[in-house]
Formats: sequence, structure tokens, C-alpha cells
Amino acid sequence: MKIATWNVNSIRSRLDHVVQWLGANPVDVLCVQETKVTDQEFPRSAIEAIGYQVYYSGQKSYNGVALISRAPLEEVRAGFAPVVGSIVGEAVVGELDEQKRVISGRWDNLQIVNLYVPNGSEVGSEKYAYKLRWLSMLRDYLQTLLLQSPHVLVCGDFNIAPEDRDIYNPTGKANHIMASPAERTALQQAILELGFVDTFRQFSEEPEQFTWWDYRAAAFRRNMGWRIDHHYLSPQLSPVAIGCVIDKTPRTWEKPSDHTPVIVELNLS
DNA sequence: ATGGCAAGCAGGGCTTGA
Repeated sequence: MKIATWNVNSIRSRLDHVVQWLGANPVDVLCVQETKVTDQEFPRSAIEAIGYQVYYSGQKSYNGVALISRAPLEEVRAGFAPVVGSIVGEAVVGELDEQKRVISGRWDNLQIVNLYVPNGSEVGSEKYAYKLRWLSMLRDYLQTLLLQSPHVLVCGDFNIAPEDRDIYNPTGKANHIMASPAERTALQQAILELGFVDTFRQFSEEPEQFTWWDYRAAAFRRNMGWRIDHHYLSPQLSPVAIGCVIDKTPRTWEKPSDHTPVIVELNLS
């Protein structure tokens, strides 16, 4: 089974790329972020026409996530609230669910979680505080999911490079958004401390394996990138991973997303 | 240190992203 994550930077602008990529890479589930479209305006028919089901949680202009799946998914849930609302309080979770950044669904035994973690703007800003609050809620959310089923895959755009080897030039970036110690600690607490494993690092220790390159300054050509799109597998699931690769091809296409897909392969036998 | 590029919304220039 293959599952991919890809921040498409507008599903309407990138619809041809998504269709083309799925034609060449017929993964079972594609998790997309930054769809930037309301549910009413989501271009579902183009996805369905190539044999995929689609589930989405979107809003006007910003954010938005979707699950594109070769088979119907069960228990599709949008936001934190359907999982942890009754535990942490609907009001607490409500504020964090206003921005559409979370959708999950189940394929057989496998819970698939698709995330668009807040960017955070600048270290110390109001948005930065929101990002850290959001990651704290993510921990409660994943802890609850793990109790419901031990087989959980969490993927998406995390807007955090876990280590310095995941940044093209890490010197002096300790106060940079996506690299600050508080963000890395929050990621540690929300994901790794629950036993999740960074799937890409199960297969490669190579530095400078990036998933995002700034549109500006010819960053892609110069490989000035960041590894901020990830797959994490729960402790019971990580042993069945048989590969995790970054596909840089779509980043070379005309008018690309600034992110490129990351694909994980599982041997669920 | 700053800007650089792209998308959305709206029909000009701002906001957001990372």
C-alpha cells in the first residue's frame, strides 16, 4: 500500500498536476494540504473521473486539507473536535478548528491523519504562539486516536524541519520559523514522545533531502530547501514500512507547487 | 538584514505563505 503527502498550494491551480501525478503514481491515498477552496467549490469531479474518492475540509482562500483515496474511507473526521472535543472541551478545540487543517479517515485497520500545521509567521509572533498551541492539541488528538486504534499514519505539511540536516544552510537559523527549538520540542512532544517514527529517517540518514523550496531566489535550482513534509508511523505500524521517498519531479513542472510529494510504502500483507 | 515568488480576492494592492 502506498500513501503520499503533498502540499499543492491551491488544488484549483494544481489540479492538472495532481491528475498527472496520480496517473504516473497511482498511490492508494494522496493527502493534500493548502487546497485553498471551500467544500462547495472543491473540484471533485476531476478527481472522481480518474477513479478516486475525495474527502475534504476547506475554507475560502487559506488552508484546507483533503484525502484522495482509491477506495472509500471509513470514519472520515474533519478537525480536532470529533476526536478530542468531548475530552478537552469543545470551546478549547473550537478555536483551533476554525482553520481547516485536520482530516482523518480509516482504510481497513489503518487510521490515516492528514495535517496542515500552522506556519507560525515569525518566532515570537501571535501566529507562532498559535502554532505551538495547535501542536499541543495535536498531542491530545493523537493520543486519543492511538487508544482507538494502534495503527496510525500521520502525514502532512508540518512546517518544521526536525533537525539541522533537514535545512540547506542551518547556520544562524535557531530563531528562524520552522527551525526554532520551541517548534522542534513541540513536534517532539506531539509526535515522537507518543512513539511515532519519522518514516523517511527509517530509510535514509542523508542530509539535505528536501520537500520544499522557496519560489524566490531560484531556490529549487540551487537546492536551497527544507524537509518539512513528513510521514510518521505509530509504534505498531513502523515495522511494516518498506520505503519512503521524495518525488522531486512535480517541482520541475511548469507553475509548480513549492512543495513536492513524499510517498510511503507499507507492507500490510 | 532584506527581498526575491505565487495564490487568493478582487479588480489594486494587500495578506499569507515558509
